[in-house]
Amino acid sequence: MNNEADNTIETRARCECKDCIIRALIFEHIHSDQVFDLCRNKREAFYKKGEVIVSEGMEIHDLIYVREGLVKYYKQVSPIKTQIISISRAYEFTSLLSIFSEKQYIHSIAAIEDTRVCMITLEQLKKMVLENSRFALGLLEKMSKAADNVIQTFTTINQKHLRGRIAFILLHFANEIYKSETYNLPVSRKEIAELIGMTTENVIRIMSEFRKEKIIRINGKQIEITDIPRLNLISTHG
Amino acid sequence: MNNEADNTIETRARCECKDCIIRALIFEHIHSDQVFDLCRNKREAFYKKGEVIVSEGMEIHDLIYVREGLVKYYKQVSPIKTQIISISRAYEFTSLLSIFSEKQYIHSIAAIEDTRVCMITLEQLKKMVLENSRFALGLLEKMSKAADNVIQTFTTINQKHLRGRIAFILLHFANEIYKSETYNLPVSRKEIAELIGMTTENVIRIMSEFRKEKIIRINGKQIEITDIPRLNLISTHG
DNA sequence: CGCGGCTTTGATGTTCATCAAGTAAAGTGG
DNA sequence: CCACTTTACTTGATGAACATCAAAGCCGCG
Repeated sequence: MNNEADNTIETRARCECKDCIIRALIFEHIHSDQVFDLCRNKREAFYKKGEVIVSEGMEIHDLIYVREGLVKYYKQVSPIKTQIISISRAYEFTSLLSIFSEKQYIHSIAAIEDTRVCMITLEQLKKMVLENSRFALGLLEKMSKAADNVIQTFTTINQKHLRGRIAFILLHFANEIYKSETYNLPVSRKEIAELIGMTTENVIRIMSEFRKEKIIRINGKQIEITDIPRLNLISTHG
Repeated sequence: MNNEADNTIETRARCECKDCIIRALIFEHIHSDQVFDLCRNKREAFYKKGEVIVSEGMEIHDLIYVREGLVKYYKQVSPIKTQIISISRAYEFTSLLSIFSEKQYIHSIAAIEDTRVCMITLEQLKKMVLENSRFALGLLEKMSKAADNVIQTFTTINQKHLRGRIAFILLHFANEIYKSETYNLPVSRKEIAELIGMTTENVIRIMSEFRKEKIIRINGKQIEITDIPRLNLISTHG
């Protein structure tokens, strides 16, 4: 980062990978020349809210990581039913989930907010793993964490009644995603239903109940949680 | 494996790790001297059916892999409710699940059949990762697969009604675990309930229904699936 | 401006958990 | 080895939780 040949420094100054916050997480153990390599080979892409990034069944060519925005991982479980596996934001590595074990995607990914992603090919990624075992260890940690999160969320939600699920997910958006008790829901009521395993009608019904009980305020997509303790209680108890 | 010094060969002949079938899976990319290392440092343990191997909250010191038997991963989700995350047999690496991301176990592991496990410390494992990046890549693949399996099973079961869940799990034991349509259930009715998210009473009720409909025969713990096509239909449809 | 998708509310029916109660099996201590 | 306790299994009846159906208002978009 200091005592390198000038031309290199200059080249790298133009490489945004060097300082990409993502690097600090997954790529913390990367060598300088690997960063350079990465920078030349990575591709960037932008997706508008609603656009599909990858579809179930497509061949996995790349590691796709979210630099900015919000995406959903989902699966068509029947002709009429979709299951959302996870909603994840930048710096989370849900995208690590099956890229090392499957040839084709077993779920789809779509942007639910405007999203910028970077992609590096699996060959490149594997090359980096083979060349740098500290990087490999970092990947193991990230993948472990990502899987734990998904499994943890599943088991938590499964235990709860519908009111508890809604409470949980509203708090999840407030605490984990937006860090604020006021936010614009990035997903439709239908998508919430697909995420926590219930019907759209009941999502709406229960959100209305919460509104009537003065726990939240609703204005279309905008949610304001006015009684956090109460909502916490409903989430943990039920 | 051939052109090594005699003493080494002799030493290794006494090392069962060398030929442990596990090695062929997770440890396929391991160097000979790493095997020797592994062999000296690994510990073996035996657990009788019902014994707890690790408890939620304990510090994670080791990678524990099942050499023989059957174990369940489970979580106490409330004072009165247990959720079984996964039932896994030898050569499956469910044990990889959170060892790289957590300090303490977030679920417990117990033997549901007599089980023999090997343990190597996390330090040793990490050392092996750092020394041998092909091994690291192997671990990434195994962990990815293990996580996929759990998540896949969860989403599959969640979609189904109770009859479908029972059908699914009975077929799962037949196809994946025992490779036979006749087998002794290693788990109680209660544990099946904890695995597929329903009450014990309904597990029994529906198994009785299947018996009356001549889809299975039941004799205590022994199950014989007599109408596989029918059971498949119930599993996939409902 | 009209069509399709999203949202909302109410009424109805199904699925499933809970409760109750009894039998069988399996472990426990004298 | 037998009385005793506990744990697993089983069936039926009831009610609660939830999905489904139906109908209508809303909004964005071609």
